Amino acid sequence: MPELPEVETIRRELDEELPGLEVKDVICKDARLLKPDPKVIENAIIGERFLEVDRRAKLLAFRFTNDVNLLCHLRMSGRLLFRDQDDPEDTYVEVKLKLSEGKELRFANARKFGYMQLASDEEVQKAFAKYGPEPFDDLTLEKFKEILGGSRAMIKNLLMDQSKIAGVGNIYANDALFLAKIHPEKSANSLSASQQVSLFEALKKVLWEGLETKGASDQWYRTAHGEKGGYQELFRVYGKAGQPCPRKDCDGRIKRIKVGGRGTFYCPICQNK
DNA sequence: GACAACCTGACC
DNA sequence: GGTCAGGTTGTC
Repeated sequence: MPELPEVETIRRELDEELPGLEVKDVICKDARLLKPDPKVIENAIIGERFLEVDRRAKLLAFRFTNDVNLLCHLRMSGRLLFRDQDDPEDTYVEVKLKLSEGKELRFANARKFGYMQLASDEEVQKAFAKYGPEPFDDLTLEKFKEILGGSRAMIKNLLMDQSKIAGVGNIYANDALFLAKIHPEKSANSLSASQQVSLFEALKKVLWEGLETKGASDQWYRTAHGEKGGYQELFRVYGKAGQPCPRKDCDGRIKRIKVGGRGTFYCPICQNK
């Protein structure tokens, strides 16, 4: 589900709420979501207090004291909900961390692809180090050009390669390529200098809009307070197969193809190879 | 690069 | 019954 704007929205909200709260209990319905296993996690985090919530790419890290951390990846359908213990139950909750002050952190996961994993400080650093530059932090135009120039991969696949650029997923990749008028199957190193600049700006623009609107709630995604984001209202081409190209001066219709096994949407007229 | 796998739900 | 789904990882 969630890409950089969604995960960062959740991180910000949880980082407002969790620090200082203590883990009182761990309730787990499906042991597969807790790695290495629920017992080990219980032993490690019960009695610990949250220090802060970190993020790198789409991976969240809950930091505690004593070299204890909980990595959390939402994958396609994960939700992290900060709730009061008296709030109504949420659907698909597989793991619940009961916290002090009557609070709860609920990990819902319809498809059960997501996970929480115990990690030392060093393991967190290691996990974080696998990722490419963060678009809002250290991804400069110069660096972006270098990444594109060094790869013959199809540009859409490259944008979504977490080891090259952190946090970009299917929605924002599609929309950024549309804004930059670049065909998703064009090989990365064949972009002209001006296309590189357009794509760099388009990528920052869509990710920024995603953040501003607290993410895209196409289906599963909710903020940590259980609310929908707003970026789905701004989708340019994502999910819009058959609809007219949003550019007023273009007669194209949005086409859906598969690129790297993922649904890919583009305008065959204004996005050239 | 293509494809399958992980697992379940939503939609046609 | 079939197809699709915001992601990642491993195999050919």
